[in-house]
Amino acid sequence: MADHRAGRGVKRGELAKRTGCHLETIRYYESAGLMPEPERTDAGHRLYDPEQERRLRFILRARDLGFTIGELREMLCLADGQGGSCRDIHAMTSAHITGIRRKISDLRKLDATLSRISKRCARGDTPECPIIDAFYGRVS
Amino acid sequence: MADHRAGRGVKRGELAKRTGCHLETIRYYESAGLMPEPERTDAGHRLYDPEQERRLRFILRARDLGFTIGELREMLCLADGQGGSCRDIHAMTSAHITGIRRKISDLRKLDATLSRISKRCARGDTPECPIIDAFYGRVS
DNA sequence: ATAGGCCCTGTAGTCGGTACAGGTGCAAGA
DNA sequence: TCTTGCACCTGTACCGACTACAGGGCCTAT
Repeated sequence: MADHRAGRGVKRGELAKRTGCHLETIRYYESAGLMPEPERTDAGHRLYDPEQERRLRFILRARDLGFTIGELREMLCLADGQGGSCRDIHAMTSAHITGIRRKISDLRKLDATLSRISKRCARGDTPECPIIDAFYGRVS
Repeated sequence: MADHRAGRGVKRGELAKRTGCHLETIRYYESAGLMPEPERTDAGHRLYDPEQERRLRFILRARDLGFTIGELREMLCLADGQGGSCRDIHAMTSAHITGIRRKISDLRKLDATLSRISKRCARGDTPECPIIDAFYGRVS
């Protein structure tokens, strides 16, 4: 083992494998300011310590929960203790939940409309179709 | 009126105003192959006839209903009578409805998870926050 | 010696638009 | 007649959240 720092962390590929994150996404999160610039081996390879692995898992979990990169940046800033309080985090989360509920409501309306339109369709062999007509506004 | 073709249609700005579509979006739909290349005035300005206006409304309605540009291209191809049947349209719409329902289901799970996590939060003044802890995986 | 594998960098492509720079033509007001 | 302003033209860059790939470097094993 040529590099004396190699014992101190894992490289990008290993981190990706451990977290299930795409290899390139880690580099993207670094450029996006979510992940810190990690230490490097003599060959210039990134070395991640357990704290950085936890941070990546945090990011992945929050992304899974639908937070945007911008929200994450803000949240990580608060989590890092840069002047934020538990109250602030709660406010962000509440706003996010509100957004999710609005999306659900929109999609339900979509579902209802499309289902209604689709039900009129006879699934015939002709090109004439009541769904198309509905999109053209020729029927309600 | 210098242009003898001007009576035959409306220009891009007018079409945008009529349909509520963003001016540039019309050009984008043309480049995306959804809208046909319209006639031009002598000055090179696009001129849309009523049929093209109907087509744009079709596109906007379908986009509103969550269809992607790719799906729309396919649907318009069928609507134009290029070998598709009513049955095909119905199949596409059904697939789309299925997708919407899956999205709704995903978002409901998100809502439940976030609401559960958020409820634990005391909204305190300290940086310590159970929401952050949950994201870090330190609690369920 | 060389082949393979991992890593590095920078850049381009995806989707569905939006925005803007720089240019043209046309009509109305001073 | 000049000029001001508007609508339109083209091409290109930007957004978010990645993903993919070209063209290298370095290390290990055979």
